[in-house]
Amino acid sequence: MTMEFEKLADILKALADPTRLKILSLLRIRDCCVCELVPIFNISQPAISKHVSRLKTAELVRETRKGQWVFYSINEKRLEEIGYALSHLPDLSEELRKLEQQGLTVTCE
Amino acid sequence: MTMEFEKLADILKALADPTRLKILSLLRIRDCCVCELVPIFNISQPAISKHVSRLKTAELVRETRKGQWVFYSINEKRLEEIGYALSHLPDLSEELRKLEQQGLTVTCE
DNA sequence: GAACCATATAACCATATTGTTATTTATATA
DNA sequence: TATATAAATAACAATATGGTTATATGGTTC
Repeated sequence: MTMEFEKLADILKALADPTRLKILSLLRIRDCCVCELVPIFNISQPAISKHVSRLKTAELVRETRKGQWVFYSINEKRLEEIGYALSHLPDLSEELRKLEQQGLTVTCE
Repeated sequence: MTMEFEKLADILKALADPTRLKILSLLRIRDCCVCELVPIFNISQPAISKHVSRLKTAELVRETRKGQWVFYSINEKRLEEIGYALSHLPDLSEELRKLEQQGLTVTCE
């Protein structure tokens, strides 16, 4: 199954930040709560909170409340989906065929 | 080999746009020049030019001038690298160990 | 050389992103 | 109930992104 460009771009945007990539790396080792992540980074608690929220919206992580803490876990399946989607982008042969029919293709040599 | 978070994030940012993903899909079928890409999208020639330039900076495409045209081709290797990097993010066990030593880990239940 | 076509760059604008501090909400505990 | 801690949200600022139109650059052809 191919993934729509807009949807794939949205998930890639969620991934495309060094802080969020580092958070995912940490979650790959074990689930963490926000207060554990904060001292690892040089940014504020609300900044971390917004980053994990962004990851959650993209379904790259899941949250579980445990008492006063909210633990985040990685969604490995979602990450695999991205790798798959990148190697199976939608087939646009039709677009190029239309271009040819309109005489807009460039042939040289 | 793992990829630095900043570098990986930069390449993912180059990928994280529906127009650029669609351009990559088209290039997967065959090399295209800018003037072929323009009529496929609803945006101006300079906009397309900037998108391919962004992809080139991230080494996701390569350019070859042929007469007055500049043909762009996909760099499949780079795309494979991204998939690999996502499944082999840097190991941050050390960071979590430091956290433990500082008594900042949260244990509940 | 002049005119033409393809592409890149410049200057600009609207919106998105990523951080901040202050405050609110949720839960645990004295 | 009052207080403390964890996390989320609000309001804001600086910068990045993605588009525009106008112009410059590179190459071809008359």
